[in-house]
Amino acid sequence: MPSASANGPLSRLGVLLPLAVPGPFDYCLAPSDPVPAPGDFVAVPFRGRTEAGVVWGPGDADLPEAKLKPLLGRLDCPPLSAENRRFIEWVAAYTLSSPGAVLKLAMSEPSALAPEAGEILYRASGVKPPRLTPARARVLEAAAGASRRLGDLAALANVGPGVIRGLAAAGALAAVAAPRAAAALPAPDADLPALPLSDVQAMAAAELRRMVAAADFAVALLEGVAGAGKTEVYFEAIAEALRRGRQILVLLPEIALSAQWFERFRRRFGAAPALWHSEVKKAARRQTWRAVAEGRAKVVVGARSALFLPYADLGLIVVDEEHDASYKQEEGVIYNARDMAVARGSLGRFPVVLASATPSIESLSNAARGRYRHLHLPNRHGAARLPEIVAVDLRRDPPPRGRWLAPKLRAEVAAALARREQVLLFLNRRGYAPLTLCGACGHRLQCPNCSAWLVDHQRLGRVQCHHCGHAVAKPETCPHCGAEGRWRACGPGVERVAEEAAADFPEARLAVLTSDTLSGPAEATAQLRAIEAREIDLLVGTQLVAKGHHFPHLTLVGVVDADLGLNGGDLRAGERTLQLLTQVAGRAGREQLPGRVLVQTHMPEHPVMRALLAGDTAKFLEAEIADRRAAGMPPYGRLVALIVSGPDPAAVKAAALALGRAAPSPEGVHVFGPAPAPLARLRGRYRERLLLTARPGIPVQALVRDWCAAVRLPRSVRLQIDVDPYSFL
DNA sequence: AGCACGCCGACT
DNA sequence: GTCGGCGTGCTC
Repeated sequence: MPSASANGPLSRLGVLLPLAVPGPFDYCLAPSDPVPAPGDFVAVPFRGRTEAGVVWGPGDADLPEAKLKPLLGRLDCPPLSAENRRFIEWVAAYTLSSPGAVLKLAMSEPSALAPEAGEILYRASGVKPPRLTPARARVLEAAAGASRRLGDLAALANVGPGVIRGLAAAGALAAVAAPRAAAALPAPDADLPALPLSDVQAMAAAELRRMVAAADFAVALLEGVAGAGKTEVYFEAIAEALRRGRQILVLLPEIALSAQWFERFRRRFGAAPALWHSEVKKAARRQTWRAVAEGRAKVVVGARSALFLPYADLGLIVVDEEHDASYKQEEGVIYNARDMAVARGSLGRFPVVLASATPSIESLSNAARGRYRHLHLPNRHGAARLPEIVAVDLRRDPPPRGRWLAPKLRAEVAAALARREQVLLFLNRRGYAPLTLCGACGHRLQCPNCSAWLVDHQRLGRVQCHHCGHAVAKPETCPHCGAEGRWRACGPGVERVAEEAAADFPEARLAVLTSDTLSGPAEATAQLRAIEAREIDLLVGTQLVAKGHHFPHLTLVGVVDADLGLNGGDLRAGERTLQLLTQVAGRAGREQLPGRVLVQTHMPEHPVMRALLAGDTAKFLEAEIADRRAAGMPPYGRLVALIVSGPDPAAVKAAALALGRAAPSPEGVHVFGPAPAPLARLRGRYRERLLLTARPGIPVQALVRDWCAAVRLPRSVRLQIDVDPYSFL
């Protein structure tokens, strides 16, 4: 064992704190102190307070000894492994953020750093209470044999907590402090019978099992249309990793709404996985964090933040719906969880499975270049066939003024409802109307903090901003001209489409499914159950309904406005619109009945619409890939976006211009901008954007780091760096 | 990231 | 004469 000597290298340690500061801070050790090892969680004094951090390295020898404060001690918590620490360093370097900011993602539940507090157990002491009521007698009987928790005892004796406290105060119950028993986690069983797999599924599953067995880094792109059975295939990879005793992480988008996924998991493995997302409560977070660190939690299912849990022995990551934009974290440390998952697999030498019905161009390109294995499930499993997709040309067959369903769509909805089949009307726009203006003076309801309109949410009786959350009661009178009751709704949202559908089909049982109508996971599950149980005939929803839900009786999907995502200068607008519409179309006809999709569009000749209607995504993607290659856009070039923001527009503009003047210009690198960001004002901050493009192979991180270091920005201005931005311009 | 220090306008 | 605005700098 090394011992700390007064002048030896171990008398000083670098401790990384979960803060956005450049690097670790040094602390000294008293000669008698035990020497913590790298990765140990420790308590240190920092700015007059005690903070938790992680021993990161030997410390910086240049810093004078006199400045160092003594490390307070090791925390009772499994250390952060070298693999996890390397991942944190890697993500920080890649995203151009500080390691401390990334460590903060890993230390997201500070209460987990100490073991759970003990609990009080009660046992009958043998002392007779002064008055023995029937309730007291029941309690004493229940507490005669064993020590029990207050809640358990109360339930067992069918009394309130007061009775037990009273007995304890009277001395009839002895209170004993006991360490809380670690909640036994139900272990998923890899060897329960799996659903029968088709030949194609079985081959793909065998390949994934081989990759897991090889226990080395490899990426598989598992592609298959909605209903082709991707989940069952990657379940076999999970089973293989379980048999080998490794931990498994499954990333899902919209995790709070994935009840059907959990049901399938429980059927296959006989136990629930550990859950990790923003809505998981504190106590469960603490338990899961520790169970993951101790290696007891074998399967973790979570949102992107689950990537930073302190896994003891991670052996497989599955990224389901890998193309999904919600994997992109847009604030703080800006990262794409799918890409970081691949990096995590590379560092940990284990396989990563990317699954999607509509893979991203990046992943397809990696597969085409032989970097990823491409596993294809071409058909729907069982009897289900792919739906027929038909365009409704809104130029020739428009709905009546002020309405949104074209006559043709309305007729088909009526026919499907008459056949007692389920119908989905899809519109990716929340609320009643995206814009509300005064019929007297033309004043538009605008967000005070953002350059965005306030969206009318009639069901909530208020207008709200979808960017900052600002919400106010809808005013009676126009704040500009005082006219009363003259508001005019412009354009449709799901609420407005639902209103029209309710008027057109009064006998249909209608439900609106958006993030606004669902209060939480429990209600989401209930709604999905009601749809499955055919208690709903007509469903109106946003993209929420597109993600992975299986509606067995749904045969007709009407896309109210297919053109919605195609405007704006987004690099991925076409790709993303096609992915979304393909996913929505995939909701139709997943069992015996054939599905049909009507797509309302003003531009049926647009390449995205043609690809969707012909069911030929591949050709569209080939053309898109060729365009990207020609333009040097990702994945044939690198992008880094710089967003300068602050409350004073002049200061922001000046800072952005200063950055623009200092822009690097080596061969193969271009900097565009500054220009006002797509949301020129957000949460009260003005935003300017610069975009760097670089040929592949150019080390953009070093370039951007040097660039930003050369420009001194005033404190009121913030600079965010988005490596591999999703939206362009 | 926080949090204190520090230097210029409206209040008792 | 103070209270407080947020610009600047440091935290081992």
